[in-house]
Amino acid sequence: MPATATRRRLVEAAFRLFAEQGFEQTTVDAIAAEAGVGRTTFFRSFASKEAVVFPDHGPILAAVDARLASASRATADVALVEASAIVLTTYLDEGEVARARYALTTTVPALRAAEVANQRSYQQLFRNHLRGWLGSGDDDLLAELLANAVVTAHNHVLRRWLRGQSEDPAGDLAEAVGLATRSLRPAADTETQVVVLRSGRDFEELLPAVRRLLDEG
Amino acid sequence: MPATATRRRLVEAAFRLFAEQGFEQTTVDAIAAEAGVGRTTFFRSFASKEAVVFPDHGPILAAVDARLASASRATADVALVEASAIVLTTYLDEGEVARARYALTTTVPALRAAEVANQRSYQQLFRNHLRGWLGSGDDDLLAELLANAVVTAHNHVLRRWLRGQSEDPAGDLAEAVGLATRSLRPAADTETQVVVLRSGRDFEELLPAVRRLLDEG
DNA sequence: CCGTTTATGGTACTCAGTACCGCCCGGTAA
DNA sequence: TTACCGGGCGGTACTGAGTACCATAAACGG
Repeated sequence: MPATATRRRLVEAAFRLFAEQGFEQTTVDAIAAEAGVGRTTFFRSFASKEAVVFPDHGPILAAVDARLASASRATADVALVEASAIVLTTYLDEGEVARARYALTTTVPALRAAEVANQRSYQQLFRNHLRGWLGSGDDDLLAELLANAVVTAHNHVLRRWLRGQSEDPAGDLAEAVGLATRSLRPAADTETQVVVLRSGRDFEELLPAVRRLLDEG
Repeated sequence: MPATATRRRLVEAAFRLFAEQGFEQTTVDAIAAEAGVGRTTFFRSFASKEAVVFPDHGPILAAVDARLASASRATADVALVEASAIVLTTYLDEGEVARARYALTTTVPALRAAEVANQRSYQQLFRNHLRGWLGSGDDDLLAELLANAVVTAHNHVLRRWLRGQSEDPAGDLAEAVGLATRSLRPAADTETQVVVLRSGRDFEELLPAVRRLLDEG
């Protein structure tokens, strides 16, 4: 069930009525009437009253899945950023609709629950691909942590933009995802990564310890 | 509304009927009748049909909150492990009831949604306390990431135990929470931390780059 | 032109959740 | 003992989401 004309009219009617009267005060009958269709048609297009608030969830999920599927372990870092950027830019393009949705999800408990369920499907998507990239070793806790971190970072940036606290959402996303995954991500065998942490000691003082640790690795 | 006798009987009746007929097939009327009370009394004890599956959510949440409130920045690490251990041991003590709940939440979508909503309340609890410990600096992304990581680690260990794949859940929890938070946790200013990542190059070859990065820091 | 999908609207039903009311029962004061 | 009162409980009635089913009409292929 792609974006047919009926679907679009139902979404517009729903957002209009939700803005006027609130979510709970608006019945499905009223939405269908506003869109000029029958109540049955509404439930043919949307599985629930909550689903009409997230009409593009399926397509976006598929796009993210496709982006992640086209990556390999070597290109995983970029894939994580770009896949989450797909979601972010979709919201950015929506503009006021995204802000209206934010107002609803922060107000109506049922919609907050639905949003969390949606985020869960993203998290599972990332986790599944990460499992493949990480070789599905003895433990998949790392994949779960990374997937969760990416989704959390994305949501954080998105919320900041929705509140008007971000001028460069795309840049913030790359930075946030990097922060979220940098420390958890194991370095590829052939690559070289240098992690710099602030230290109160002199570099020379640390050298023996660093050398010893690297030798053990 | 603490754990009155009526509440306990409702919970037992509900789990009995859910096991026999499934969640959707069991009406609230049937649960109330099985417990020997009226339908009204059920909704006086539980806000929804789903809530009866998580009867101890409120008390556990309060216990976790109390444990986190008794900690400071210096004792944050232990507090994170012990607070999540409160939740874990509660499930461990439940035994078969916890496994029955797991069977339900993995099967019934509505219950999965309710469980996710519960986990969200834990995550918010951890996040709020972490914000205080981290000094609520310029950005609270770190608190969110850490809170999410702790909850994810806990859920991972709990699920492994529920599936019978863990002999030492408490030990696994400490390890998992440590892994989840170690890399994200910022080093205190006066401390020195050395992060070792595998590298295909010789140490001597890396020295100039390391020195340059440290100087910049 | 006809048979067959396909989308739609309407009707009827189940059930969760809410509001309200009347009842009973234990405690308290006169 | 009687009168009063407050809290817990059961029953009734209602709204509204979601499902099942059926009839119809338009589109479509032969």
